[in-house]
Amino acid sequence: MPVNAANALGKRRSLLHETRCQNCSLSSLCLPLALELEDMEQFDAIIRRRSPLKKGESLFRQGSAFSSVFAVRSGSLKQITTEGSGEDQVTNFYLPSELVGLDGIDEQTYPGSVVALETTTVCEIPFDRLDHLSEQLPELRGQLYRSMSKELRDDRKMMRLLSRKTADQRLASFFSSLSDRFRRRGYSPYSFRLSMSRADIGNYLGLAVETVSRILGRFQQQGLVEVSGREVNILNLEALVAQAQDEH
Amino acid sequence: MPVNAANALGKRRSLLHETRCQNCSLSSLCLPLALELEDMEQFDAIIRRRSPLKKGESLFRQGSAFSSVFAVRSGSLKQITTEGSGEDQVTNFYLPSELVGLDGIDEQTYPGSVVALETTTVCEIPFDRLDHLSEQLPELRGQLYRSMSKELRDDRKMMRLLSRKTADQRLASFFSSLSDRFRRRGYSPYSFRLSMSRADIGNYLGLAVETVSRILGRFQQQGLVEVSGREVNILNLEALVAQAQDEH
DNA sequence: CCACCTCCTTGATCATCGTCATGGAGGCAT
DNA sequence: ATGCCTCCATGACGATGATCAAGGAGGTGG
Repeated sequence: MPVNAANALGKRRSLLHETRCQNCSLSSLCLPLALELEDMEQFDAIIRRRSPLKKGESLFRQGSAFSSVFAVRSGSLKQITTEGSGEDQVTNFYLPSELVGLDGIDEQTYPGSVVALETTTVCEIPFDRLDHLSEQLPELRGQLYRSMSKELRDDRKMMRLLSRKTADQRLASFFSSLSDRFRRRGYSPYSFRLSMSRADIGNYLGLAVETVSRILGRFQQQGLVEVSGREVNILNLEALVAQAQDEH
Repeated sequence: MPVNAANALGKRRSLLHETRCQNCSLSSLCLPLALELEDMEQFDAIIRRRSPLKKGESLFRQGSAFSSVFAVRSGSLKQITTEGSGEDQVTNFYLPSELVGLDGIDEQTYPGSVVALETTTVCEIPFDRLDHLSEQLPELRGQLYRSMSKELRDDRKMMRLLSRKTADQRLASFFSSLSDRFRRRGYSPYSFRLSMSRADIGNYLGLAVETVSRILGRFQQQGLVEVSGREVNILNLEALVAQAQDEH
C-alpha cells in the first residue's frame, strides 16, 4: 500500500506523499519515464526531496563538488557561469521535469551555479546511486543517455542561434521555444509568466538588455505578442515561429 | 591468445592487428580509458573497423538512422547541420580519440552530417552493444557518462564564446584550444596543419570568412602566429591564451 | 603548360546591435 | 505614504563585423 509505505518513512514524507514519482504529474516527462511501477519504486527510493528554494537561492555553486543531479519539480532556475574576470553568462534555464547538473559528471565539479528564479522545488538524485541503479535498470540507463543526448542536441540549436540568427530571430526563437516547453508540460502555450528578467534573457541570447526591450516593443507593435512586465500573451504563434527560422 | 583471436576474425583483421584497442596509442584518451585489459578485450570485440574515409566523404548524413557512435582513430571530421532553407552550420570538429554521434541517441537519428576533412579512420561502436556492455562494465559506463558530460561542458564554453567574445577572442580561443588538443594527443602544440578551410572556421565561430582572414593577418603582424595557407606556427602561445580570455 | 576552380586575401561601404545616458514604473521595507 | 532599489523602456551615437567587390594563389585535370 503506497500510503503505508509512505508512512513508514516518517511524518514529513507522509505529509508530502505526493512527492513520490508514482504520484508525480511529471513522471511522463522525467527520468523515470520509461520505468515499470516496480522499477519506479526502486528509483523513487534513491531520491532525496529538498525543501523549496526561494527566489535567488542557489541549488549549488560553480566549482562545488559534484554529487547529484536534480530534477525540477516546480518553479524554474537559471544556470550561470562566471569565467575569469568576465561577467556572468546565463547558459540555461530549467523548467519542471528537466535535469540539472549533468555537465558536472566529467570533472566532478559543477561548471556553473544554478539559481532559483522563483520558489522552486527539486528532487535530488545522488549520482553514484543513480549510476548503480542504471546498471540494473536498462530503461533508466537508456533514459539517462537520452537526456544527455537531448541536451547535446539542444546545445547545437543554441549555437546555431548564437552564431547565425539576428536579434529578432533570437527572441522569436526564445518565445516559441518557451511556448513549446509550456505546452508539453500541460500549461498554456499562449499565456505565461516569465520568471527571468530581461537582463537574463539578453544575457542568455547574447544580446544587450536594451535590444531585448526594443525588440519586444516591436513584436508588440507588429501584433505578435502582448507583453506587460513579465506577463506574456502570444497573439500569433505561427508568425513568431516563422520569424524564428532564419528564412527571412 | 590475442593473436589467435585476431586470426580467427580473418585475414583482413589480422593484417590490421594494430587496430585493436590494446595496441592503440589513443586508448588512454578514448572510451576504453578506464578498462582493465580483460574488459578491454570485451570492448574490443564489439568494435567494427571501417575502411578509411577520403576527404569530403560522409561518415553519416543528417537525418539517417542512429545506430552507432564512432571514435576517431586518425584524421579529422566536421559536423554540419542544415536547417530549413538556411545554409549549413558547422557545429563541431572531431580529432582522434573523440567520440562522434552521441547527440543521435535521443531521437535515434543523427542531427547533423559528419564529413571527413582529410583521410580519416574511425572505429564504429554499435550503440546497442555498447549500452549492453556498459551494463556489465561500470568503468565503461562511467566513461561514457563522462564523455557526454564533457561534451556538454564544452558546448557551454562554445556558447560563451559565441555570445560574449569578439572576433579576435574567438580566433585566439580557437587556436589555443586546437593547440591544447594537439598537445594532449602527443603532437606539437606549436606547429600543426589545419585540416579545415577558413570558411569552416568562420562558420564554426560565427564569423565571415573575410573576418577570419583579416584577423589571422593581424595576429601574424602582432607576432602571435605564423600562418601560411593551412600551416600554423604558434609563436606566442601565452599571448594567444591571454587574448582568448575576455579580459581585454 | 594552360585553364579552371576553389580557397584565400584585401579594400570599401554599410547595417546591426552595443554602449551611454536618461527617465519611468513597480516592488519592498521602513 | 515615502523613499529606495531594481527592472524596464527609449533615444542618440558609434563600433564591430557583415557584405559586396575584386584579385591573387595554389592545386588539379585536361
